[in-house]
Amino acid sequence: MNAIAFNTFEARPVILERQPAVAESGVRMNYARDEEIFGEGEVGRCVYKVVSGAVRTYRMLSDGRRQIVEFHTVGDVFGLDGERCHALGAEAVRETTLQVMRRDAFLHEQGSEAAIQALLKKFQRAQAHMLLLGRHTACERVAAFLLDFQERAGGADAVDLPMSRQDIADYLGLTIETVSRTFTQLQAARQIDLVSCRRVILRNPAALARICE
Amino acid sequence: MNAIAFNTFEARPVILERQPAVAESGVRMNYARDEEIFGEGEVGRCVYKVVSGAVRTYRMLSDGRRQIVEFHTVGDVFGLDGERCHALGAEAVRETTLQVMRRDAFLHEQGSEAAIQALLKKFQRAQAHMLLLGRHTACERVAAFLLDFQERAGGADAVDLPMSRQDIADYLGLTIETVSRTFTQLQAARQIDLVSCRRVILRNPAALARICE
DNA sequence: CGTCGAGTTGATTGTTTTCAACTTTGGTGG
DNA sequence: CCACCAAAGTTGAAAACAATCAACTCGACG
Repeated sequence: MNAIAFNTFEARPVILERQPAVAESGVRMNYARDEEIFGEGEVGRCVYKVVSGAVRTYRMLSDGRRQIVEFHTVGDVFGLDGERCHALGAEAVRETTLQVMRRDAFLHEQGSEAAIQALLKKFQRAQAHMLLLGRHTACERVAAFLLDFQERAGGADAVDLPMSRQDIADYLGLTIETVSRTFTQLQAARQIDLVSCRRVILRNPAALARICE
Repeated sequence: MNAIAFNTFEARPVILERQPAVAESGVRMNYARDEEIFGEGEVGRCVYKVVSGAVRTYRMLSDGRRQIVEFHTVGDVFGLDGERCHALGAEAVRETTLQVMRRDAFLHEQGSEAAIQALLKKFQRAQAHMLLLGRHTACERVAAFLLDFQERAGGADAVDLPMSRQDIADYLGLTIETVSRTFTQLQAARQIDLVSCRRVILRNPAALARICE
């Protein structure tokens, strides 16, 4: 319902202004792989909820390094970074459907309680990611990453990663080569199986959890 | 006003329960250097605002590594981590006075707007710290750290650091030796002056900013 | 079947950690 | 006031880890 295809960013706010500011409603929008949802520094009045697919929020550094701040999967809310402008950029990791709400509608009309809970959750996730980046080895980071996505996928041992090695590297603060090598190591240690480069089977989640401590 | 000395943690909730849940009010409490404000996993119903001094929030890993998540200086609010329990521990970096409020009073009665703004700010700080830890050299981290504390101190070139080298190391995800070496390097490069190990003069803040990009 | 992009593997380099010794600082008591 | 002591900080040398540069493989797609 309300699935609106669009191409240019400029069209979006106009469409949204016409929408009723009802609690759980909002427009649904579809994004292609690598399509920009909003840019860094862009003025944003919207909050997004992932209906299907996956989204990365990131920050570019002047020398070209990219830090992926968070991956958002089904059910996650994003777009609350920055007060009037988005501090982060957001792109679809693959084909993605989002539910878009006006930001003030989300923060106030929907009840501040929900907004506070959403913010607390995001804050805690940011802290968890910070702890991961702090002083952990490549192996610990990759293991934690895999367990995170296993949990998001409902706990099954087969995990489908929607993102590329480069995305993973930029999320974990490593290089693509180090991520690749670590996957290979974990496979050699019989803790994972790489069915394909996007599909991982966790053969020994307990051992992975032990790596993360 | 309301300055209550205390020694045991057990006494605190009792005292607080008797306090009126008024907006900007709250009990003031004093803490000695290294004194625990709340522990990791502890049930907490309070939110804290720094009146004077400095606080570190941290998380211990099973192998003894410690990640300092944030330093809180005058005016900062902390204690919102975790929903019922504190996800982080908090300790006074030095002699510190805090204003303590009941958490629900802060989140609701004071107006959800203030709580949302506080949470957004904390969220954004957490993200900034994450970016710093992601893929930055020791030099970039230390430079960013110094500029952060210069800004907190009001922008003067002389910065007094309330915390030890170990605190800085655990905040930046480095070892104490690397932090020390980096300070020495920056001094050799004439970008800082180490008057004493806790007192730094930024001789060339612009150069430091350039290091951070 | 060939091409292009993504991913893997190898060799080397560079940075940070580790381990160890040394120096400075701050507090205490003679 | 000085000497002593413990804690904090600095410096050095060696080792470990991840980054870089480069070659190679794999897989999707025309």
